[in-house]
Amino acid sequence: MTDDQPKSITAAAGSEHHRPTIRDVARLAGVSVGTASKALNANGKLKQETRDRVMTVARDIGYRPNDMAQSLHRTRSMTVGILSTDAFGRFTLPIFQALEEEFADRGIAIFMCNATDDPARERQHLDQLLGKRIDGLVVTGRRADKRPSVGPLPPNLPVIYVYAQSDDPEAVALLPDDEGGARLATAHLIALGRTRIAHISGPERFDAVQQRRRGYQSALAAAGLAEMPDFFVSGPWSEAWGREAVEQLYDGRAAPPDALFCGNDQIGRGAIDALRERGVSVPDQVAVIGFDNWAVMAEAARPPLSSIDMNLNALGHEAGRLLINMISGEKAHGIRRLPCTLVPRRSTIKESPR
Amino acid sequence: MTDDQPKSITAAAGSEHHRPTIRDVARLAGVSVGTASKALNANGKLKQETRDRVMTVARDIGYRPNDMAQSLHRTRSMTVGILSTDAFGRFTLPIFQALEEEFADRGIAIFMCNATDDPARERQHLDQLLGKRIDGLVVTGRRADKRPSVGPLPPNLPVIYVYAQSDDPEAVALLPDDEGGARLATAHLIALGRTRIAHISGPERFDAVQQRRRGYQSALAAAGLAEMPDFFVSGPWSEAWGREAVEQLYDGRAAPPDALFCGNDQIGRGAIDALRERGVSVPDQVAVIGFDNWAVMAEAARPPLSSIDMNLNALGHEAGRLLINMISGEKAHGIRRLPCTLVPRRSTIKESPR
DNA sequence: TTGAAAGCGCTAACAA
DNA sequence: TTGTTAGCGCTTTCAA
Repeated sequence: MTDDQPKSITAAAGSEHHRPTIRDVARLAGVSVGTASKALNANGKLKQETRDRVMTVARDIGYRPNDMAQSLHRTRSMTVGILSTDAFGRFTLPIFQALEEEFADRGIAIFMCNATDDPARERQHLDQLLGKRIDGLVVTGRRADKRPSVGPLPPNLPVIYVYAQSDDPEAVALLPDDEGGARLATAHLIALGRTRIAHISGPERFDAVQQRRRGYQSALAAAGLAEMPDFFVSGPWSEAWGREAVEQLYDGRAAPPDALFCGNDQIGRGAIDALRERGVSVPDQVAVIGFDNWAVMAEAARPPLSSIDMNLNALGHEAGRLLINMISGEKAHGIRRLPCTLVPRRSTIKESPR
Repeated sequence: MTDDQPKSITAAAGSEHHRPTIRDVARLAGVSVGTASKALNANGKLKQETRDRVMTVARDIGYRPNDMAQSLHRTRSMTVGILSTDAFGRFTLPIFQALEEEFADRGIAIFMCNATDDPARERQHLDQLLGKRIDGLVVTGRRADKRPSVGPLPPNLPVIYVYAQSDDPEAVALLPDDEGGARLATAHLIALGRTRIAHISGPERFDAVQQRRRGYQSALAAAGLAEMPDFFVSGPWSEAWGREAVEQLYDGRAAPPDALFCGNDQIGRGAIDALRERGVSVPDQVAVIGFDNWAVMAEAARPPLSSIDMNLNALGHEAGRLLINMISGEKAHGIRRLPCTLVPRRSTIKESPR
C-alpha cells in the first residue's frame, strides 16, 4: 500500500518479489548459514547471544522457512491429499471439518481435490498430488457403491477411504454403521411399545438402503415382531416421497402402522407433514424417526423429528488419526464401521428430552 | 515468530520408500540428467530416439517429477491457499467447488484451511501457507461483518476475499449483490400486481439484512409504492420465525399483505406453511418469495418457493479467475458485487414456469 | 562455538 | 545432439 504506481498490465510484471531466505538472515546477523539454521531450529550448541541475534533478525525481516526446500531432504512433505469423488456435499462436510482439525493440529497441510465421477479428472488430480509428494491420501465419496480402487499409487502411500468403499477388500475404509443405526431406530420405536412399524426408505440401489433395511429387520426379529411385507416401501430421498408413502401406507388400511422408521430426515419430515394433515397425532398415534440427523430438517419439523446421527464428525476425526498413524508406519486394512447414535426428539417422545 | 511448531509425527518405520528421481530415469536410459530433463519437458532438441527412450523408462518406473523441487527454482509454487474463516458451510460450498474447478484447470493445487473465529488458528494456518509459498490466497467467510484484514502478509501476495469483507477498503472482495437481489424479488412481486408487500427478514445485525432491506425499499419507491412501517419484521433465520411472522402480520389486521418477501428460504417456507394452514392461498391471495434458492428447501415447500439465487458458483468462478489474473500481475482492488438471479416457482407464479 | 560444503530433485545456461 | 554444472533454500555432517 506504499507505492501505487499504475504499471502496465503486462503479465507477471509486478509480482517479482524476493522472500527472505535463511541466507539473508545469516548475512544480516553476521553468521554463516549453518549457524543461522542451528539457531532457528534450536539445534546444536550456540552462544545464547548468537542465537538471539539470529532470531531477532529473522523476526525483523519476516523470515519464514520455505517448507518445500525443507521437504526436499526430509522424507516427509507434511501434506496430505483429500480427494473427493463426490461433490463437496452435506455428508462430506462434517468429515472435512474433522479431518482438517486433525491434520492442522499436527501441522499437516491439506490439498483438496474434487473429481466428481470423472475418472480423467481423478487421474489428473492424483498425478498432481503425487507430484506434491503427499504423505497420505484420503478418498471420500458417496457411500452408495464400491468404487474402483484409486490408482496406481506408489507402494506404501497410506490411503484411507472415508464414507466410501473401494473394491479392493484390503483397502482401509471407514463407514458409518448403517445397519446398527437402523437397529437403533427400530429398537427405539419398539421400546415405545410400537408393534406395527413401517420402513419408508430411499431407492433400493443404495447400499445404505439395503443396510438399513437389514437393521430394521433384525431389530424386529430380535423383538419377536413379524415383518409385514408391505410395510417396507422405497422411493426417492425426498419430502414428497415421505408424504406420498404415508398415503400409501394409511389410505384405507384396516391396521395401519403405529410407527414409521424413515430412511432419511427429508422423508421423515414429509411423513410427519402428511400425518398431521390427516389429523393423525405424532407421536401419540404414530411415532416417526428419521435418519441423518440433519439439524435444519429435523428441528424444523412439527413436531421435531427424532433421528439417527451417523456421527460423521467423529468418523472424520477417526479417519484423520488413522491416516496419521498409517503415515507413521502403522499397518491397517479392511473396512471399519463406526456406531450411529440415537437423537430423540418429540416425534417419538412426548416430552422433549433433555 | 513464536516457535510453537506442532510436533512432527514419529519417524516412519517401514514406509522407507524411494520414489524414482530424474537421476534414476537418466541412469536407466543411459543419458545425462540434463538430457532426461529436456526429454521429459519436451525442451531443446534431442534425437527422437533418445526422447522416446527416456519417456519409456520414465513411464516404466513410474517417474513423476517432484513439484517441490521444481518450485524451488521457479518463482511459482503453483498452489493457492483457501482460508475459510467460517466453517465449511452451505454458502461456502458452491464457492469452493467453483474455485476448485478454476484452479484445477490450471494445474494449481489448493491448500484448504479452516479457522472458524479463532485468530490464533488463523495465524497458524497463514504461517503454514506462507511456508508453502502459496502464489495466492482466498479468504472466505461469513459475509455478515467486515473482518479484520488477514495478515501480516508478504507484499505482493495476491489476496482475495470471497463472500467476506476486509476492513481494508483496498482489499479485493467479491460479494453477491444482496441489495440488487432484494430489488429483483420485490420488483417481481410488484410486477405481479401486488401492492402490500411485507418483508420478513433475519436478525438486523446482519449486513445482508440491511442490504436486502434497502433493495426492498428502493424497489417499492421505484414503483411509487408506500412503505408500510410495520411491514418490515425481523427475527431469526428459521422456519419457526417465518410461521410466527405470518401470525404477526395477519392476525386481526384489516389490510394484510398480499405478498411476502422473505429474507431466506427457511423463513419463506415457514411463511408458506403458516399461510396454508390459515387457509390463505399461495400465490393467489399472497405471493411469497424467499432468498438463497436453497433447492432442498425451496423445492420441498408447498407450493415450491420462488427465490433469489446468489449465484455463488459464478461468484467462485469469478474469484478464481480474478486471483489467477492477480497472480499473473494484474492489479485489482476494492469490492465487487455480482448480480443475483430470480428463480420463479409456483409460490409467486401460478403456472410452473418452463 | 562457528563455518564450509555436500546434497535433497530439478531446471537451465553453458560446454563439448 | 548430449553432458556438465550452478544454483533454488534448506539441513546436516564434518572441519576449523
